[in-house]
Amino acid sequence: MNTYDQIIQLSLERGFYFPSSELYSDASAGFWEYGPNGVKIKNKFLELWRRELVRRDNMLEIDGSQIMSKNVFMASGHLSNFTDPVVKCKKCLSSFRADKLIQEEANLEVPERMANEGVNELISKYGLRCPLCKGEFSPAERFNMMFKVEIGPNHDEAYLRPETCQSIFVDFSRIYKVSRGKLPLGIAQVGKSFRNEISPRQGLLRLREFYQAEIEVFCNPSQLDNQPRYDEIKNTKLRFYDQKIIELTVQEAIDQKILSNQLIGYYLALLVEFFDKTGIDKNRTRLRKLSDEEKAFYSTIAFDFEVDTSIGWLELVACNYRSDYDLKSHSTTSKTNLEVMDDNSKVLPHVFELSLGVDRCIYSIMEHSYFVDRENDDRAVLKLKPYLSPVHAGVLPLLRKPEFKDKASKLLKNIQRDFDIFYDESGSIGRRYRRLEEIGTPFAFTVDHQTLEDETVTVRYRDSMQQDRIKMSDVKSFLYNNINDYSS
RNA sequence: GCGACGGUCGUCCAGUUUGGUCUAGGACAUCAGAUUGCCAAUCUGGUAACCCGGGUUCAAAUCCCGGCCGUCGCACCA
Repeated sequence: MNTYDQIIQLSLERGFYFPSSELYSDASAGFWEYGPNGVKIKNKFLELWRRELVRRDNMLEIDGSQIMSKNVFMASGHLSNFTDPVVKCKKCLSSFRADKLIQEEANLEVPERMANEGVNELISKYGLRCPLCKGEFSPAERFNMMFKVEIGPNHDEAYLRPETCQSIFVDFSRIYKVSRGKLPLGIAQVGKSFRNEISPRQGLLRLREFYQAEIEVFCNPSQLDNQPRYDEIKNTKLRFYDQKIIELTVQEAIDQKILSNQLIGYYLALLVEFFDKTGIDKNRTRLRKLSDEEKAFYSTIAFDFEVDTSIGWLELVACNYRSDYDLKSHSTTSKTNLEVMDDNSKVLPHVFELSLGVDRCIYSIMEHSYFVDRENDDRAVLKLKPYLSPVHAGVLPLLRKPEFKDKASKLLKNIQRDFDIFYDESGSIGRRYRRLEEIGTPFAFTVDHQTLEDETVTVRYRDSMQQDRIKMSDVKSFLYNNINDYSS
């Protein structure tokens, strides 16, 4: 069994995540739910993201609507760029992207957003037939990747957002004013986005409803090489991929023109330093510059932060320099001036974004943390960072006798409001340790015979399986010190 | 969306070829009890499943049709 299957199995067995609506047979693909352990690791991951990016750089966090008006997506370009013309073969029912089909079969450059009528014309003009069975095509239809919703009794047209960042752009002007912002300014948001994928696959890796944690950095395009606190990160090493991996400091990458300015370098460095603390193996990550064909329609410079997994390289974060694409088009569509004052001059800010796929990160962290200990009965251990572990510690009475249970529940009561603690008195002590380490619990406190004499407990460490004794009264500070240890 | 293959306790698998003995079996996990008392021990007992809908048949986990889901390939992937 490969690692991907092991993680799926662990997730199902231990309640990290599982398919949505699975009780019913009409449940469709691409929707998954986080169970109790999954929610805990997700929340802790997002707290780490806030710590290492949002708070570190004094960003502002908002929480926008998931349903947004049609005009938002007219302006953003999603209504025209997010729909593909599709034709179906009447005979074998295969469907094709019409623009690609015409391009290949008739050797014509066809714009993606060509109207259906244009597509139909070209198909009949060149007498195109199904490449698989030579059948005739039905008229072109649009496949829109956005979920359309209707609002109120008049069925007003609106959409579920396909990326969280549109509310950041739409809200930018107000946020900038009310928070007395200064460029460069990061605005962050965590939330659900929705895309009607044609064929979602592979659990958390390709979903129709998924979490994004996005950061939009608004900046003055004339100040990109005047980045505050640049010195903090100029020697941070980044791993670039172009045929092979090249490790360079931010400054070296700028000198070699791989990065075009300090601002991009600064935020890529923050991102990389953040991922260092997630437990994802740095040596299995890379920054890949996207070619013009791969880039999103709004992007002028694009890097993907990717991680190597058992099923190949996976894109975790899309880093796009969106220039003034969004603010300009929202400004035009809404007929509102979105310029702001910076250094006594009016400027329409440019945007650099770090768009992170939360669900993929959770999967990657689990996979990179999964460890089978060949020297100890092949025990399965999730070597999560203590601050990301769903359960911080176990509290275990060695024996199921009243005097042990009393001490244990006293300890539990003392710490369970500050930490995620699992109390377990069933089964042998070894079995209980194994259950805890399988979900990544870094510490276990065992109430044993000696506890009754001197009020100390055993601390057992997940990775080394070693044990120490500490005073019961010191357990809380032990946890504060060890759970909050972010030095990697 | 197309094609191939698959879907049975929480998990993994047997049973489907050749319909009946399947009142669906095992392993691991889980629960209760006994025993032990610091690393998945042992014993006893329990809970727990044929993806959904329709059809063929005296009889369907097994055969047929449709749907859903999964894996892989093609296509798609802001």
